[in-house]
Formats: sequence, structure tokens, C-alpha cells
Amino acid sequence: MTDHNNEPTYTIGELAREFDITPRSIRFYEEQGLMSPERTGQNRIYCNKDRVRLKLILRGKRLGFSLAEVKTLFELYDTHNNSAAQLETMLELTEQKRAVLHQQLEDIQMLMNELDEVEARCREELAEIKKGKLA
Amino acid sequence: MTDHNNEPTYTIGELAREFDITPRSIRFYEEQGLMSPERTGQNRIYCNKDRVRLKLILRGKRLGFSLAEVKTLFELYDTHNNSAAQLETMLELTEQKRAVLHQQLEDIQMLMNELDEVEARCREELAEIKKGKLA
DNA sequence: ATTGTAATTGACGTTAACGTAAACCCGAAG
DNA sequence: CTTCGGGTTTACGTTAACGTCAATTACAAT
Repeated sequence: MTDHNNEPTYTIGELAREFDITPRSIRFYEEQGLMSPERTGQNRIYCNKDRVRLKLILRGKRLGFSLAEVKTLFELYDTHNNSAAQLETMLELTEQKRAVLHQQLEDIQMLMNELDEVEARCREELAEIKKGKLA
Repeated sequence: MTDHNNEPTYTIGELAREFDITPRSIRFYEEQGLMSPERTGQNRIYCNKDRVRLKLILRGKRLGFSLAEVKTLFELYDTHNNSAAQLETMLELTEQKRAVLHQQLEDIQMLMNELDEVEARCREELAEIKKGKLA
């Protein structure tokens, strides 16, 4: 958290701890072109934008996106595309992602319902057992 | 869809086509202990229960679960556990899964919001371009 | 001067989830 | 009979996303 000139920065270790990942992972994300932090000599120095990126990467991963996919999302978001063609492409991609997310929402709903059932069955049986012990 | 004695069955190829995966994948799931279809000689013959299992496997995958995790979920669901200890364990596991799913729901919400923004920005710029072309 | 702590690059190892190729069997069609 | 379109096993190849050294550097405290 070396605060130099009013903008907060972080070391790789700090970010690693904060997000509960290893420095190795962070370097790997950089290697894959997902971020490019500044350097102090040979040491990496991360600014807020980098931290946000990292957060986005991890969120993408939790949703099952590959690093490559996350990267293209970044590129989409970054480039202020002026070409109409690219803008159209981008809209297509957001639509695709939206479809995937929608599917996941459905999946989650169904799984949650099943979990409810399993849990209910479980609690019932536990109650049975306890009744048996008291008798 | 060989209907023998009122219960529908399927070949590996049929299931593969239906779920848009390869037979190799299905055999792999079996190898991992996720299903064990009957045999006609050396050929696999899948019943409805197997088909449902396959569907569940794929749903699990879409949600980012590993095959191993899906397997333990199956085992949880299958075994009519009588031991109180095992029931408790099961409740813990369902709680864990629930937490993961909740996190995913949040992630999806945020990502969808971002997609909305990106899309809006996109459409604006497209409108600009079109206006330019008409002028 | 040494010990400790955190960082670096480079290289090789690992796991999951299949893909792919080779060689085989089997039942129906021409 | 052979050809063809399924299916089968065995086994090695592949990709992603890191893990795990190993060797080196830098700075900080004892």
C-alpha cells in the first residue's frame, strides 16, 4: 500500500493475499496479456486499475470463463472501437455471454431446488434418528 | 430408442447427438464412475436414469463443477444414509454448494450490468456513426 | 557481514477432461 | 463375401491453469 503522490499502489504479495491467490497466478495472468503493471526496477507495482482487473479476472473464472475469454472481454471493453463492424461484433459477443449467463441462472435455480430437497430429506432422517434415541 | 418391454433405451451415439457431446466423453464419464450403463454383449445400453444422469453431469459442468464434485453429489444423493454423522456431512456440503451458487448469482448480476453498459455505449456509438453517414 | 523476507525469471511438472489414432468386433445391405 | 456404419478397448497426445522448484536480486534488520 505504498501511497506515492495520492495514488495507492500494491505489491504482488499484497494483491495475492487480498484475493487469496498466489503471486504465481498473478504473474501468469500478466504473461497471458491480462494486465501489465508498472515496474520499479524489476519489481511489479500495481495500481488501482490493475487491482480492478484482477478482481474481474477472478469473477470471470468463477463464472467458468477461460482466461482467453476474459482477455477478449477486456479488449472489447478497452478499445473504444470506432468501426461499426467491430461494434456489431461486440454486440454479438455480449449477446452470447448473456445467453450463457441466462443458462447458468437456470442451472443454478434447478440445482438450488435439488439442494433444498436433499436437505429436507436429510433433516427428516436426522429427526427420525433423534426420536429413536429419545425413545 | 430401442423400446424393449415399455422402457426406452438409448445407444451411446444417440445420447451423444442429443446432448451434443462425443461418445468419448460419455465413456469417460463412465470411466470416472459417474454412470454404469447395462451391456448388450459388449455394447453399452443406456436407460432413462442414465440419460438423466448425463443431463445432470452436463449441468454441473456448466456451473463449473469438476467431474469429481459431480460424482460426490451423486453419491450424496444416491446413498440413503442412515448414519447421523453422514447426514451432517451432507448438510455441510449442500451448504457449501449453496454458498458457491450464491456467489455465482452475484457475479452474474454484476456481469450482466456491465454487459448492459457496454451494450448501451456500443449502441450510442453506432447511432453516432449512422448520423455521420446521413449528414 | 549475515540473516530474513519478498521479489524476479526460467524451466519443468501436474491435473482435468477429453481428442485422436489404431485395431478390433458385429449385424445389416448390396 | 465384403463393405459399411455403428460400437469397443487401449493407449498416447493435448490444452489450460497453474504448482513447484532453483537460482538470483534487493532491501531491511540484527
